[in-house]
Amino acid sequence: MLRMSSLFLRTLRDDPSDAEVASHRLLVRAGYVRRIAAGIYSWLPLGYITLRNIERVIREEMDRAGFQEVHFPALLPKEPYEQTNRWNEYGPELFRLQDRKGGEYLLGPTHEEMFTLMVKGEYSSYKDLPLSLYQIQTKYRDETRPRSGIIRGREFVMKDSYSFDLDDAGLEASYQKHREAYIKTFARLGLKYNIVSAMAGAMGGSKSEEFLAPCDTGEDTYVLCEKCGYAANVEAMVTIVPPGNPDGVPVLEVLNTPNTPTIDSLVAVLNENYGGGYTGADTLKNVMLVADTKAIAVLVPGDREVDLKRLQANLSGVQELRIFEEADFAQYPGLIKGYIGPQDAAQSGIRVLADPRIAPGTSWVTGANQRDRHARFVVNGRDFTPDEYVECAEVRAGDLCPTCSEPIVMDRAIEIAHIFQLGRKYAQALNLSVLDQNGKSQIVTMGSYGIGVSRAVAAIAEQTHDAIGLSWPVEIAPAKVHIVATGKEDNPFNVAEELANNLEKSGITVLLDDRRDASPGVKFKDAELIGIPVIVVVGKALEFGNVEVRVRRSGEKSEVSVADASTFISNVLIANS
RNA sequence: CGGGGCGUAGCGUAGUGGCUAGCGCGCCUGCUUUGGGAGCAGGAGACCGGGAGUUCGAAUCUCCCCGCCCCGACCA
Repeated sequence: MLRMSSLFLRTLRDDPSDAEVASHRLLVRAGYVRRIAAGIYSWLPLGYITLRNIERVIREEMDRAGFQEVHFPALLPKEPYEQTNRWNEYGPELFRLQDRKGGEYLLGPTHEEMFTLMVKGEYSSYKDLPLSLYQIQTKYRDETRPRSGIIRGREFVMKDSYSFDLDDAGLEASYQKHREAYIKTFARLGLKYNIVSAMAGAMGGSKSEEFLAPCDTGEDTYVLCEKCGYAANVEAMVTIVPPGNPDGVPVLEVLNTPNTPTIDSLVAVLNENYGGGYTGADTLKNVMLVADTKAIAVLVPGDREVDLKRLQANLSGVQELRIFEEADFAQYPGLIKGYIGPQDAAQSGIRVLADPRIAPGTSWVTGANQRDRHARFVVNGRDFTPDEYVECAEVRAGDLCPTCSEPIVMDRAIEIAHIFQLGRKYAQALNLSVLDQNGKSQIVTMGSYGIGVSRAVAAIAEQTHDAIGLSWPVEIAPAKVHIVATGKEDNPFNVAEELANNLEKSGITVLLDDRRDASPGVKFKDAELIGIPVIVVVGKALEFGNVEVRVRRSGEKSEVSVADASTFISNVLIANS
């Protein structure tokens, strides 16, 4: 039993000045966490209990699925990470340090190497597979900008699992098993989420999905089709390719379009001088970028911007992308800013990437590569040919769903889990192989499955808080019942004490506010701020032999007799789980 | 790393060259109070982020450094 009289807790009346998002603000005010440095937090008793409750739920579901828990150090030697080249690839985000002898170490940002080597050390036969191992460990990433309190820290707790299989079918099965275990886990954690298709990203691998918990303060934007349920990270959103019909399109015509360096100014001139009905969507924007020192041209419809994140996510092997600057234009005198078209790209040797909307056979108005000139009836496949199609135009609410063609909506969310099929990248690099039925050596294929554990505390706080405080789901609340004793007589305190004991005996955890010196107002405010799901007030109603039972989330209040209180409360808890 | 904001007691803050750095919350003592962040009285707590400088005099002005927050870039 937790007692307010002795609990290591000081709630704050004012919002801390360095906290912006609700989860951060409330977790600090309610005395769950304290900031130590940017993106680094300490957990106080209430917060630590909550964090461990989340760990417990995750652990139970992982174990139930047959995965086995192991534990690795956070402090790791660099050698395995050199073998996979991540000592270099991970860049400045990796916390690196030296021991007294000058040996180089890192604080693990993720543990693929360790898991792979652990399995390699023990197993060497296909008969040992499939295998899934997991750990719950503190991870370290020197984020360029930690933000939003607990949501993006430099030190955080993560559950990561890895599956090991002989072949693709096995990997798919392990992947589905994890996916199902995650669905059960998040249901128990009381999180609302969407499973969206995602990019495998720099980790390599193929299939990848994210579990995104919708909330305004989330960092990820995703699209959702309310009709068919299609959901995708904006980076992974697939565009419907429009039909192209080049038949009957007149030959390319160069137009005189003075002072039209922008799409808006171009559309105005087109409508004035060259027939009406033109919109930005009829024009083709030729955006010049530099991809790792090489100039590239990117084609998108004139009414859309290039989404650099999407482009980068869909371009393999490009580390750095930036837009053209004056100095870059100076190196390509053939490129006239505001009047660029893809027609001459082949001879200039610049690689041309096109958004799928710029489909073969479609006809566009675009730059004529001469100052104050544009060209119309520019047909893809006839007048220019992109080197490659890549998803790169910005995604908008109302764009059409790739599976059912209904308009999609967009929302923000916190990424609470990411699962993907890693494939053989790490097994290959570290030579994890087993003998198959024919005695032949086979590289193992792996899956990787992470849950942000400390982040889940914040995500749940974000989704469940209200104007007056936190409001935890029953399963993870630091206690299930918060009993407030009021008044100056001994009686309410004795009754509260007895009720608390009864509940604890039946396995219901209690936070008892047994402070004799705090006013009722203070106790109520604290209870609401702390956010335990059921608040029981032992005070005035005792006159009639009753206590008051309040449901934190709904605000619903009932009076029940002291004798019936335990039973009533456990029913309320069940009803609210 | 670019842009913006900020650093004064545990928390929130006032104080733009001049007495002993002010207030609220919290904390301690006493009395009163006990159903919505109580009242009165007394008290403790601040190398004003750090360093250097300007000045008779610096929380306040100048320079450098450090740290924190927000937007962007970045981010299994």
